[in-house]
Amino acid sequence: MNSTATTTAVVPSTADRILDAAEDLFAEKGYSATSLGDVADRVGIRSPSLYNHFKNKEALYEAVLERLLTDFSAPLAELNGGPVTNERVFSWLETIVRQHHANPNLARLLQHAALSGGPHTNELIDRLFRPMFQSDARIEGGNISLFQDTGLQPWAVMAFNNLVMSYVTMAPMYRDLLGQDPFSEEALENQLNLIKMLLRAVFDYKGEASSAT
Amino acid sequence: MNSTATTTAVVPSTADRILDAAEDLFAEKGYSATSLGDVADRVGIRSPSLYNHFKNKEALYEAVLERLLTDFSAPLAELNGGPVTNERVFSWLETIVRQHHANPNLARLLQHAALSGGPHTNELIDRLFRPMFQSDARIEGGNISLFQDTGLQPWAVMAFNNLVMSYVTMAPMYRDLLGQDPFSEEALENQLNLIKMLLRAVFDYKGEASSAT
DNA sequence: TTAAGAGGCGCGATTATTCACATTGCCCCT
DNA sequence: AGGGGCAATGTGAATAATCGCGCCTCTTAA
Repeated sequence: MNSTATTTAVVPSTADRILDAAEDLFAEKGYSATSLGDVADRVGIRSPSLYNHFKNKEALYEAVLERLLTDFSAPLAELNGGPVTNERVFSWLETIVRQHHANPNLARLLQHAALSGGPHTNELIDRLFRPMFQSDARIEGGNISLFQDTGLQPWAVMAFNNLVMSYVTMAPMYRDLLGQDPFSEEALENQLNLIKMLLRAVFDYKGEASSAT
Repeated sequence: MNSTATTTAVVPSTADRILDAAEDLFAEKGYSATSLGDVADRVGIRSPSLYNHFKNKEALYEAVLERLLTDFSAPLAELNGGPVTNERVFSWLETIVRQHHANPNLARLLQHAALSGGPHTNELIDRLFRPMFQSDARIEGGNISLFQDTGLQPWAVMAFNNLVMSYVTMAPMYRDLLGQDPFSEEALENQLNLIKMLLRAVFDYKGEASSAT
């Protein structure tokens, strides 16, 4: 995915290796609990050398965010526009699941930001979620009878999104609880099936929409 | 909830006030990003005074966890045992939602633990989740046709649990995105309705269980 | 030769933790 | 009643570790 432009090489530049290490550490421990010493250790250099590539800790964090956001925005952008059919919702969800499965770090970073605030949290919200709730990109079509008249559509959208993200942020617990690597191919298929079944149940639901306290 | 045993008093002991402050801070920032100075400031004492009540930072964290776990275990324990009916699953979910709504700190603490590890994570898993998957307390009855033969039941249980917890851990984002206090009474009813609808859709689903890639 | 990049050194701030000390309220002995 | 002792609980000062960060030097490759 990230490669420098040298003739044949796929050897990543030092800046990219710093970004990789910082991304993992920020995602795991959060912004303030991550020390530049940790980052430098993982890259194999001393921490002052980091300043040859990034102005300071916050700039490094910004660069990590920027790379993640652009990586994640691209595949979703091409799903926007056009009519919102059930199939589009399915493929939108599948894309999101596969993206977070391929790189769990954005979900983790976002979870840290939601819990602790930290710098640039608002930007994260704006670029990841705000588009979901704007006119030409609403996912909730007019055909989900279950949530038709309840005012719950946006909450339902966030719920499905959370389903995907919490799978990633809770992955270590799944590993222990269910005795399976949550990032294996098999587990990915499991999660896809589960979410599609839930979505199908929502789409196909024909019952009433009240009672049962 | 926590009161000292003096005749009329409800004035909390210093230890309890330390626990309250530490719970909030650990839940917000995580274990390592929380400084004892922060805790002491919030209580209104100096940080060395904390050592009169708790052996060290980790013991304070343990005490916070212990209080949260006992508070949360009680209402759920009485739901265990007996046949697993649909209604029991509904009331189990409602109990969990209301508990996390009343005190969001356990969910936040758990999320930090899942992301960063930290001390006592395994104990958290064992006491909160392991009971869900043991013989006499399985929530997944024999009557959920949607997940009958897919081996997805435990994943589905965790998914619903995540739905509840991620609502709490993502609350700040909800506030910004949907322009509503996620912990208001109205929002609580919203979330209860949403989750019950999803659960009803799962219970009532009669369609096939494959296709639609 | 030159400039980018890595390392050594160190400053100032923050952290968890310890310690010596002051203050308070309570029990017991006279 | 009075006072000595004592445990509980607060404080400021001190310590060792760690952190972000700037400065300056040395290496290396074009």
